[in-house]
Amino acid sequence: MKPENVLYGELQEMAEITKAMGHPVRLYILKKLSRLNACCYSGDLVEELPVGRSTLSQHLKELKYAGLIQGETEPPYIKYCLNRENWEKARAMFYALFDEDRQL
Amino acid sequence: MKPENVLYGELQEMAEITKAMGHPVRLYILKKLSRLNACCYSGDLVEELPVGRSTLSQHLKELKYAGLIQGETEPPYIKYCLNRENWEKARAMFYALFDEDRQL
DNA sequence: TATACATTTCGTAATTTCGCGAAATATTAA
DNA sequence: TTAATATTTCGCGAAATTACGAAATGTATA
Repeated sequence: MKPENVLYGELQEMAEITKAMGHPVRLYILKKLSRLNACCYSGDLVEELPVGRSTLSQHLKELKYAGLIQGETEPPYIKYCLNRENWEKARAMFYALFDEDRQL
Repeated sequence: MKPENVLYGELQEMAEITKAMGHPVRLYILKKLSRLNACCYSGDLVEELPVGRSTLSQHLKELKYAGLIQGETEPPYIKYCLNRENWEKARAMFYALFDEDRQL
């Protein structure tokens, strides 16, 4: 594989997901949502975390963009849950990385 | 726990590690080094990756700073390997996150 | 000692991230 | 329709990230 192409594909995809996870606020949200059948509302989070509403909204947006969570309208709230399908994909990528030394 | 303190401790630590992993070049390096007994030299990497020497050096520095790799002088080279102890710690953190929904 | 080689540090520029408050949007209730 | 509530988007500044080439560092060899 030529050097120019080494960083595309799965590696690029994993980097985007990892980057989206690389902030304490976003990890907090993911940790909370990863519990079985968990979900949350922006309003809950803003009371648990030391950030303003607009900042929190940005973090949620990033997690959504990375495909790790999804929001479902439940007026007057928006209910956030994990995107389980992508979460499993992410899990598989991390497991593969961390188990690299066991795949011989 | 007060909102101000929620993001400290383990969450903060995991965010730093995750951030260090969130770049395709650094993931490439980690993936390579995570194979059993693997190690590499900056010179090898610079030929496999589409980045300059100084850029690569910065990425190695970040991985070192995050504790994920370590460099050992082996003149005239520097041999890089995983820091296995911290790598296991990182593995444990990711496994805990991804298995949150199975810990009931 | 002088030279060669591998790697890092420095200085710089372009871009992205992070956080905030104000304003906008969307939906329900009066 | 108007007011109230939940959330997002906008606009901004400060700080961090990414990348590069040039210069510096450190070590072995001639």
